[in-house]
Amino acid sequence: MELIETVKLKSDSNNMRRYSSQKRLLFAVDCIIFGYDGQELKLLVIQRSFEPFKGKWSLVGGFIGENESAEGAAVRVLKELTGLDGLYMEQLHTFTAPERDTVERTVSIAYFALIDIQKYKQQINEDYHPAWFPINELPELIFDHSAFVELAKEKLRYKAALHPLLFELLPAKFTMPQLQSLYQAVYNAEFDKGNFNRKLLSTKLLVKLKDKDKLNSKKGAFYYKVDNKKYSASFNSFLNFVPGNLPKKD
Amino acid sequence: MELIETVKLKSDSNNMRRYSSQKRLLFAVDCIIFGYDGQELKLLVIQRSFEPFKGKWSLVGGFIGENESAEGAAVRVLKELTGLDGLYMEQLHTFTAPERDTVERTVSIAYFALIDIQKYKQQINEDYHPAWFPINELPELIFDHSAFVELAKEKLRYKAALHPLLFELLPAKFTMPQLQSLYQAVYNAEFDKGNFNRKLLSTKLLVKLKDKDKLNSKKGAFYYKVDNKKYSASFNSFLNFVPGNLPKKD
DNA sequence: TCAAAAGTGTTCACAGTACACCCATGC
DNA sequence: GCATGGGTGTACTGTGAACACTTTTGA
Repeated sequence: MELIETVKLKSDSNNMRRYSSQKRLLFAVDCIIFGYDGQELKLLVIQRSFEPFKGKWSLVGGFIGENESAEGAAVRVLKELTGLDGLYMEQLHTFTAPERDTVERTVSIAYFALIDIQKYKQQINEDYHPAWFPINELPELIFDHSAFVELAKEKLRYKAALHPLLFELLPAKFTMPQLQSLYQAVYNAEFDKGNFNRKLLSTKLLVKLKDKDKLNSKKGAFYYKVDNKKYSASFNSFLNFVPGNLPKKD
Repeated sequence: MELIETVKLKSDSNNMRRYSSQKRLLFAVDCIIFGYDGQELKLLVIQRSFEPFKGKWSLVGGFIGENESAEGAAVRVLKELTGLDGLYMEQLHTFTAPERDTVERTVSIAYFALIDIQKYKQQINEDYHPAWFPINELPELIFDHSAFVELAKEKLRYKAALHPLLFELLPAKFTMPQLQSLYQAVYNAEFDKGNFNRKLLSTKLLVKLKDKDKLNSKKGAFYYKVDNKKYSASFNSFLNFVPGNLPKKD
């Protein structure tokens, strides 16, 4: 509906900057939003209510504004959709293939975000026609968004093996069986409960609370919460070893 | 010297795409190039021969062309500078802060590359006034390029702990002491040679050759090369455990 | 023969794994 | 009291760390 001005990338006289473009170029962010409902790992997508591709599923995205960074735009887009601030979010990858957007050339900076579904449900913006899909039963997405999601899944698994990332998907209080079930959903694998408990508790990152969740079993399972003081300190030395506690030279 | 056209980001009528920008925007790549000379880990930078910031050190970069992806632009820029194709290269991060470039708004997609310095020396393009600096004695770089380098160093250390990345910095034939010295340079740490040898050989990625390097010691050290058949296969299961060899569910 | 660097062997502590067992509770 | 899921104990295995030791060779 709006004008799209012709964009020209800078063309310079010096050697290094001699490449220019006469093509229009759009500059967008897209968010891969993961959530966990206690059973499955899910992805939040929206349904386009306009042409082209009306009715198709898509990641939430938006264009980057004047005086706004990509991070700023991603935070804004997430806030508009979920009503939530301060979500875990990180830049995933920038997609630049000239023909990736079939309508016109668009560069997309992709972010992935982790959400506690409980919190989210209270503030959802229905304007976007959002829906959660189990991560293994995703619908077709527009453009190359499915590739974004695949990369995001990979990165989530990769990082969660080394850093205490998955707590972002859980409520403030959670039980060990819930935590284990989340890890199992993410890695599509089963873990031994004894070993899982010891491994997670050995990080010293969890604080045992006095009350129990009695909904999911007769005996009830103790709630835990994350020790926020230790959270940032141990972010880089969580499970597997990652450089940071190396023997220093000299 | 060339015209810079006003760029307007798309402004749309629908909810998701209502943000627009009236600002000019440039779209560039910058390369963080690491090399190893047998002693130290080094960074390749160029000296600007034109204003603004003439004489200042900078990463090699360039603008992204019409019908060119960012990867394509990065490959092209690397080729122009080093004469080399097929270098190890990966996207690092995209920098988008509105004020990061003090001249005009520029988005930079940063790539990091690994080079065997021997190969490079034969084909260097002196037009750029390139220079290698030891990684711990870097000069001041223009704009936010120093932050790029810091992030790249972090990522190099992170990935090299898990993947067989550092071989890209060595010649095709290398000795275990050389390899160890490289790891020590990257992590600024000292490793026990016995444990180092066993650890690296346990990856089954190295093939022992029949000849020795006699330049660096009286006894001489056997050369090894990378088993290329196994290289790609083991890229994700090199040293530390990274998801991929998990117990499967069902 | 001695120094220097390559390469091997040995011991120990600890982390990961498999699996058996006990516990608390609702029905 | 018994089935169900939470939680603990234990024995075995493999890996990583520390460090002593042997080998080769040039000077």
